[in-house]
Amino acid sequence: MRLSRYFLPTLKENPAEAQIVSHRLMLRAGMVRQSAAGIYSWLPMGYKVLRNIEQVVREEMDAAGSQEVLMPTIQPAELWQESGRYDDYGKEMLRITDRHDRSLLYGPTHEEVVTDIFRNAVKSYRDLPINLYQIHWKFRDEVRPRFGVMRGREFFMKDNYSFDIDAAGAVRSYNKMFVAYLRCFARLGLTPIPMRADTGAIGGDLSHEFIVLADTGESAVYCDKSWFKTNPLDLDVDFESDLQPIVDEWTTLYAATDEMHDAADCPVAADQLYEGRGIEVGHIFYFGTKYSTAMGATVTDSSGADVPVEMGSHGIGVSRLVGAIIEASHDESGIIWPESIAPFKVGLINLRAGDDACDAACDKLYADLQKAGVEIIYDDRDERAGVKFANMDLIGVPWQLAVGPRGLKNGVVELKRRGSDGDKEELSIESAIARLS
RNA sequence: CGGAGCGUAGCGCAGCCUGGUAGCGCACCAGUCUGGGGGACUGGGGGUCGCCGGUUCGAGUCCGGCCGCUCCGACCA
Repeated sequence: MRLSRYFLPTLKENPAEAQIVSHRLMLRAGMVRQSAAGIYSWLPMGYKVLRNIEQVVREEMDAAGSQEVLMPTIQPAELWQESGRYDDYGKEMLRITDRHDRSLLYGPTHEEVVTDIFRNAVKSYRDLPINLYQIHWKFRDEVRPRFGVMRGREFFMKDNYSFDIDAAGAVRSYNKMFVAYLRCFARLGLTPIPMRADTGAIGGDLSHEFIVLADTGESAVYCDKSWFKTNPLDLDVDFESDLQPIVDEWTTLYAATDEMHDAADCPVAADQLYEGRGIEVGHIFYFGTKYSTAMGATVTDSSGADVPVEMGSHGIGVSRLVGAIIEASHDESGIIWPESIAPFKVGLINLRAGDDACDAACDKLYADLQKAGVEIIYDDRDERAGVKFANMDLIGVPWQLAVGPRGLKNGVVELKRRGSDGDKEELSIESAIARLS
């Protein structure tokens, strides 16, 4: 993509409405624009990142054996009346009336819809387990949206729902999600810390929140400092095997959110305890038969008896992750994207657009890297070098490739890793292509 | 939902107290010089001062109401 043709409305100054760094950078880097409180439009580069994150999540869900579906954003009120949540959910649920005066709602979550699908289609324990996921928009009419996309009203979310014949099966499904989440967040360049969560209003037995540490996180968290040395990608995972040992291992180290932490009863020594703030990026939940009982989602078990199905639901805040990743990975100049989700891998900077040698070298680099399948943004604008570097730093492209008359005289271009404190490597055009392909 | 603050050009802000033809910086357009970390000069364009009403000869400025946004608290993926 040529920057001269790319819709990337960057800002030099911080918009007054943005208080935290991820929000400021997302606005300044031209990723999003606010449409109303907590409701955002995603511009080309922001949308690219959102889709890249979505794809990582999708791959990990598929790997864990979940199947992708797409449910409606608008749901009939009747399903929620059946489950009993229509009255319980309160004002956070956006309620709508259609032209026939029927009550609808914009889904804040999808337990009712998926349970309805399940009960109409599945009758036998032999069809279990089933695990369905979707990635799309939800709406919760938060009283106070804030922190940009991290606490929006409309948000993009992966949610999935597991159905099992008994509690043992449900725990197996739960464990699969637990491990898939660890892998997923690690692939996004984050260090996820699963924390035992309060099961709250939904009730239930087993629940973990996946927290990413960040100074601007909205909840206080406490954990063993040894968490910083963990890396889930070192795990060799077979989702068909017994995952309990992995889950046990990853729940041994102490980690607790504010409401679960008791300073007087904390097993970690003071100097080994990290106290900080965190962002919740995922939540897994086993809640048993709450919805299946209320909504009559039963299957016939091997003895011929009809039993309510055991369910769990699990969420990842995909749009929130965009903000969370920026919170975890930026410097004073801008965003530093992990390569796994970067909108572009390479930012090509023509330091003297209009100079024949520079143009020719850039054209070659641009064409060859594109041919090699490398996502590249080429700053071909007639701007000063400083403007281009500042812009490239701001949008966070992992590799900056600078081409100028000075270097070309010696047959070299300069390669810099974003976030590496300005260490530039000089290399020939050919080796640059080889390095980045 | 309680408390507070703010709405003036695309962005950041001044002007309001003390009413009298709407300003600054950045961005944008044209041109000249420049050219390796947000460059300089010259000349331009862009505003129903959030909305409605009131006071006044006259309202961005004073008064009332409404809307929107932000912050703190309570609540949440």
